[in-house]
Amino acid sequence: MGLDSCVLTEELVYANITIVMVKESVENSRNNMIAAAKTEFLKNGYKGAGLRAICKNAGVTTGAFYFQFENKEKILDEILQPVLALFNSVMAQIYKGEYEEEDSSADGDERMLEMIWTYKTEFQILMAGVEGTKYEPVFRQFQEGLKNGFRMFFEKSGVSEVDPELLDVLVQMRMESYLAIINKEYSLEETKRLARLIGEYCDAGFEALIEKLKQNKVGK
Amino acid sequence: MGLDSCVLTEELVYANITIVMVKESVENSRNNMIAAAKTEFLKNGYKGAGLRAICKNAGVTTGAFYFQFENKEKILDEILQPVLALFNSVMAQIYKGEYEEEDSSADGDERMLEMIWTYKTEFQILMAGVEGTKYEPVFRQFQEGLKNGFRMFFEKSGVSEVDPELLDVLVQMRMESYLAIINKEYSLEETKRLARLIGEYCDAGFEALIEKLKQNKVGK
Amino acid sequence: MGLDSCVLTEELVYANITIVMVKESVENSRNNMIAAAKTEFLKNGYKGAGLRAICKNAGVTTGAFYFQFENKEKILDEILQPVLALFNSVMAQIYKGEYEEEDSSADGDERMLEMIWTYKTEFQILMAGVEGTKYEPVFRQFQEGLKNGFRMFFEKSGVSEVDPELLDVLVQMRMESYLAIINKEYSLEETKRLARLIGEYCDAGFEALIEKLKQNKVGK
Amino acid sequence: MGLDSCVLTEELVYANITIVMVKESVENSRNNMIAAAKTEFLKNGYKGAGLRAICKNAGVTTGAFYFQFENKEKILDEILQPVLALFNSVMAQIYKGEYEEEDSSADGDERMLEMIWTYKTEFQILMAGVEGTKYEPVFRQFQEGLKNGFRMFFEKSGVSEVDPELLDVLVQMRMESYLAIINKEYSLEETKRLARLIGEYCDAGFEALIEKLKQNKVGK
DNA sequence: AATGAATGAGGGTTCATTCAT
DNA sequence: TATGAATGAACCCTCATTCAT
Repeated sequence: MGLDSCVLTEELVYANITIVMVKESVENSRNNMIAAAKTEFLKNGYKGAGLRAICKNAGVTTGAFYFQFENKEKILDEILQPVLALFNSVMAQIYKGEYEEEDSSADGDERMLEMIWTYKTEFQILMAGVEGTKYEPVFRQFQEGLKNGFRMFFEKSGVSEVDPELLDVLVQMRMESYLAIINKEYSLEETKRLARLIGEYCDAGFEALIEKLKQNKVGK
Repeated sequence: MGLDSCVLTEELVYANITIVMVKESVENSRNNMIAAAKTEFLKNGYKGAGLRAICKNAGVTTGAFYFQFENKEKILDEILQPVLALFNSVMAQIYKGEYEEEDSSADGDERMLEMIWTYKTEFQILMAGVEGTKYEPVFRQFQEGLKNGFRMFFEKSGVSEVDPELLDVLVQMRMESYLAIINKEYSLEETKRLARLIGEYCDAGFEALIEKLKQNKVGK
Repeated sequence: MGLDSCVLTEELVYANITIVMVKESVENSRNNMIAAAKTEFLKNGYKGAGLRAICKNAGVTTGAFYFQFENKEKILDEILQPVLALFNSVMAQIYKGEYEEEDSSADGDERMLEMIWTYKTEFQILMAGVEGTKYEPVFRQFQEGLKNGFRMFFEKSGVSEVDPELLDVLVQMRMESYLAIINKEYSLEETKRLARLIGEYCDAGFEALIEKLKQNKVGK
Repeated sequence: MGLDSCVLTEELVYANITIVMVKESVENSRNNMIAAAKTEFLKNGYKGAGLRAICKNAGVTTGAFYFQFENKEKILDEILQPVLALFNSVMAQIYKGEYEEEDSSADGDERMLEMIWTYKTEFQILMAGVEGTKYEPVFRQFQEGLKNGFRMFFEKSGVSEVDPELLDVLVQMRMESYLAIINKEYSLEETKRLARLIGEYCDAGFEALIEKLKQNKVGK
């Protein structure tokens, strides 16, 4: 191990740095595209999004886009699919738990919220920007999941056969609440505080509805 | 007054009939366009709506469209502006009244609902299909109106200085509830029944929040 | 029938002229496109043909193209389909007749040639410019038709079970001969004279082959 | 010559091996590209060929391609030029000989065929895939060569001043026959057998034409 | 009052080619 | 030598809009 090997090592290090830099710059342009795509999808939805706009904001040409992604749909996949599985699993967990345990409602809500907050943009795109794509049914699945959870909650409280149209409205309100909470550029702490208040609002609403619906049945 | 004038009169009558018929057919094609545009805006939003589709469904050519309307935006105007004033005035009325009178909340809600139900399509377009148009701020105005109403309600109940972010979320939930209720293809009666339930839900939520927020203040 | 009706008639005539002129100019631009497309398809084949080039040579914009034709494929249809049926029927006629009657070979050839000469461009496009389109099988059908005719001719002459590979070569030579004859910018008369010579060449060739193939069989 | 030089020698040997291997792998990738290009040019013609497809099938990147070849045209050169001279010389030889010797026609045909069979792909590309390239005139040169040969043959047989248009057609048929024969995936033996049959066909045709053309002259 | 033809910018996408490493 | 990323012009096609009639 003389001087020679030292020099060699340094050279290798230099080369290594270079390689890392190249990789980083490559990753950068790819990430720039993804970031720009997120912004564009958020602003104009999938169909309304323009590839040229995405590329311009990412500082590349359209050719570069098609080197990184097969087509417009694939960059939406790249954005959404990593969180889709997570969303589904969390949702499944929550609404299974909600039925079985007593106090898990708020708990489930909190987990849900943390996830949504972490993947804020993805959630927003999924909720409002995927019309006409294969993700449109995913949106519906979300609704169905929540709806099931709500129905179980009613049944557990002694109200069976709730009007499905009522459930639809409640579900859409709740989803909108998530969206509205997320739209504020809050820290996770602030977000949670806000969500707890909304949770209180909804819980009280549920209880009132349960009371009312029980009476209706008796009255008939 | 000879034979000539008689003939002339008859000709005029004929002409008149023709003119009326022409006017009717004109009104028809114009109305067809508006109807088709409503459907298209509802399905695809303003930006996603295609002029070709509108004209095809109205049974006219694009030339006919541009004779009746200056451009795509103007037919949106024609659809929305007649009800915009109404929406605003009703909203203003409601939330002024709400502050002054005691039991007007349910009352205001009902008036609101009737109006929305009557101008269902217009409301739906306004709520979900005007991204990227000059009506996007109008949507915000609505929110502000409701927000003011909500704030007053809180203040009247002894909670001053409510977190505006909380108000935003509540407002958006409420607007979404209107939209969700309207989306069901219900009769006015059924719509009202559904709205009353949601009203119950929201009222209870409000009361719970008021209670909670009062405590918080005391606690501080 | 006074002067009035006369004037009226003249006005109608003027109007008529105008309408005719408009229609002609419209027909013109449409025909220009078709003519330009023929040239372009001939030069570069269907796949290699550029819509911009076609439009430029037709003196219109791409939008005009898509007003007249649904897409690139449809203008190829417009060019080829009118003669396809004719080609097929003539070919069917020829090769049915060839088998039945004695002296119809030259007769059939002549009819074939007249047709091909009349629809020169279409034939050229069909023979050499439809790779990758739905017309590729048509080309094969042509070959099969000729091949069948040739096989029957051999059989009629006492040579059964001719090597299909030999037939393929003969067929392709004959098709190429048609193409080559057509490529000369000849009058129909000159074309026919040239074709008669080629016919003589081919007939003699056939006879020689028949002789040879008969010997081969005997020899075995 | 001490130990040092020994080591050095060994190092050189190692280095040599490495260099050879590198060269081989280089030759390999280069040859892969050429092979892939042949396939691609054959399937889609020069203009229709995709550089991406060539590189993919050669297992290299586009960068590697442009290190080896200046551009798309140059790899076509690499494929065609080595055989172009051969083609031309053989053709020249044949049709010079044909004029001088008696029985060289079949002989020349056979040499021609062997060459074409050996350089099958190159010939096919040259005949059917070079539209729009600088090789299009080469194709014409071939034709001119054959044409000259044919003219001489006619003259030798006592028919002078043959219609050049007739010659064109005969030439194109003969070239097509070569192409058609080659297209069959035959062994050289089978190929020759097929070619002999076609030769018989053409020879008889020629004789018939000579007879006919002589009469015509007499008739005049 | 309406037609039907045309415009030209922009849509997503592919192409041969370049270039830093 | 070769890679992998990027370029930018051109591809076919759609759009809102215009205009002569």
